[in-house]
Amino acid sequence: MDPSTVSRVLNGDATLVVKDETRQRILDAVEQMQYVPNAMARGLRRQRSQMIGLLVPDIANPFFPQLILGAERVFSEAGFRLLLGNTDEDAEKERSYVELLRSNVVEGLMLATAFSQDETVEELSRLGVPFVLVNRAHSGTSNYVIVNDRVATRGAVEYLIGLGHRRIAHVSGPLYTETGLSRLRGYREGLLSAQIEYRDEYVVEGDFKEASGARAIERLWQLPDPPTALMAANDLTALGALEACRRLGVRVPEQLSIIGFNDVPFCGMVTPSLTTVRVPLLEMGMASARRLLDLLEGRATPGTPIVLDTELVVRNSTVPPER
Amino acid sequence: MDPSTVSRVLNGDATLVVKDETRQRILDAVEQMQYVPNAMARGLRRQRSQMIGLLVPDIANPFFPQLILGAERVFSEAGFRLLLGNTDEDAEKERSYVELLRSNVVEGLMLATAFSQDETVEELSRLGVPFVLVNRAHSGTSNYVIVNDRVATRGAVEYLIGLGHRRIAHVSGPLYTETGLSRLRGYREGLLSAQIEYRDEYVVEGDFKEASGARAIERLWQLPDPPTALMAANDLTALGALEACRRLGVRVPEQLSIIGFNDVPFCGMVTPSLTTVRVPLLEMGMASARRLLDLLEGRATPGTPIVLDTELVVRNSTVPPER
DNA sequence: TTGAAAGCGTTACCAG
DNA sequence: CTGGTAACGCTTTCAA
Repeated sequence: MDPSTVSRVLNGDATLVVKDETRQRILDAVEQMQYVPNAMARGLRRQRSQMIGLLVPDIANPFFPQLILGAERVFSEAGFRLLLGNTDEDAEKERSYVELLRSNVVEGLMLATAFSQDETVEELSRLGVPFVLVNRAHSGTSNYVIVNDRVATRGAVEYLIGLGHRRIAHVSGPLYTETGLSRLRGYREGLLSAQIEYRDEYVVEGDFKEASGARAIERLWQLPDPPTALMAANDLTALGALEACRRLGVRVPEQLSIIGFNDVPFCGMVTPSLTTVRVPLLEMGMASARRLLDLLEGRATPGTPIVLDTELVVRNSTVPPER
Repeated sequence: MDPSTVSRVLNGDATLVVKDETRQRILDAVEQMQYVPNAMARGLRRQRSQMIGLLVPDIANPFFPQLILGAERVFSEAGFRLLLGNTDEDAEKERSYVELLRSNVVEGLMLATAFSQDETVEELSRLGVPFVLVNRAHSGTSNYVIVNDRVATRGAVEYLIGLGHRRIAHVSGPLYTETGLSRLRGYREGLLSAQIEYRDEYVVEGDFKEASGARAIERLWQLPDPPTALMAANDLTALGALEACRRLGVRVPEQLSIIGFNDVPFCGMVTPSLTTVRVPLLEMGMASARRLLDLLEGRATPGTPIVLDTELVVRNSTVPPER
């Protein structure tokens, strides 16, 4: 009944070198006194915390819950706990969460913060610690999970063109993010593929938030020849645009077709329901978690980023142009 | 430069008994070698993990992100980290998260799981550990944060009556939850206050999910004299009802007024936008977190539950009955 | 004002 | 097969 023996029993030592009777006696005692090992002591000894940190810029953004759900599922399956950090896109908070890694609170980090400084990524790389980027490409690592934003956006724009649209506008994401840039590129490629001239005044830089969609509509609708379709950088932006249209009396989709990106849960619920590019959020969370686990367990990884497939979900916000 | 001295400096020992020069020397060294204390060792020594666990049944449910946001805000402010657990309403998972407390991974638990077994609450009480219930009353503790479901529901029903409705139906929550029961009581009280007879066939037991709203509509619309208004137990249920109405060709609000509960983010975005009872989700998360911190820090608590105010948000899903 | 030493609760190694 | 013991990295008490 020495502590070391108890430890052996409780950890199901691979080389089952414990006599059955002793084992049973210990198990009984454990049961009887409701003994649960102290995780900090165990962690200290083993140098493992069995926790991973997941950083998101804003949990309330409908993009993230699904992602978190997927990650949690994979991690809890693997015996890891999830420490959730909301960074509010604040560099300071982000730093404080990176400290978690240095202080051994977590064994790895999952960053779903598109706005986070390159600095953070570089520090993580320098430290040589396990981390994975979600929905964000970065040249400093191959551990990220994304969709092909460029191709998906291009496909969506081509769909609009197929409907007969020629005057297609774009509210972009922030152009200092890979995601924002890639989607802008896809938009341009889409136009190009149909020999449609790129017009500067049809592109409004946004920030993935609702307000920027509204702002874009206000701007675009003052143009002498406003667009007949809008490719938004994401659903939130598309939603903001939709609301602005309602406010300004612009009929959607008759006067303006709108496409979003991500297919967050509300897309099917607004009126008109939103045509959008579906991003497999749950899968993205799971794939990221798996990659991180591979890193953690020292398993060989493909050494290449994971690129998930998207799908254009056609709903009611897109129709052929009126004229 | 003994570890103990370093510890003193780093912990800003209240009785600042460290010579300035030594302090500076240590600070410099810490800076230079990027030293970060090991949290598990510290935790083991101090018997504190500075972490709290937050259990939710389903992060993807729009009710929770705001709640989590509020909690995270308060906790991180107080130097606590948030461990997030998704229980999937699975008793087994719930148990496993309770173990976190026994193994000293977390210092306290915040339970936002309406479906969780009483058993869990009782065990927690028995263990005498700090925990708080969110959006759920329980006789075994005074540490919970709720809204007055009964009164709020009653108010919403009275609003419908004020519009002229007499045939008012209710899709309830699960009747084995306090929340579900209280709202049903509120519904009955509302009818009573206007001398409207309670009709069994107007009440459909649901489970707070979309499908139960749809089921209710299907059932109610077969009645010889269908209701002119529906008080749903929550927004998700109301949404399910709304969709079923669309499917069955029931015009909302003309033929059927609908009221939800919670005011989750999508309420203003559906068509027609949903009249609902606003629950201050962010505040609920923050209040729960604060109460848990009080418990943790051994501060005196009021010893009474916290009841937050609701507000009826009138939108476009409610109008006077057609006839 | 600082150093030395004990101990937090485990696990892992070495004896027996 | 099992018991003793050291060590994980820190904080805290006691002594100097």
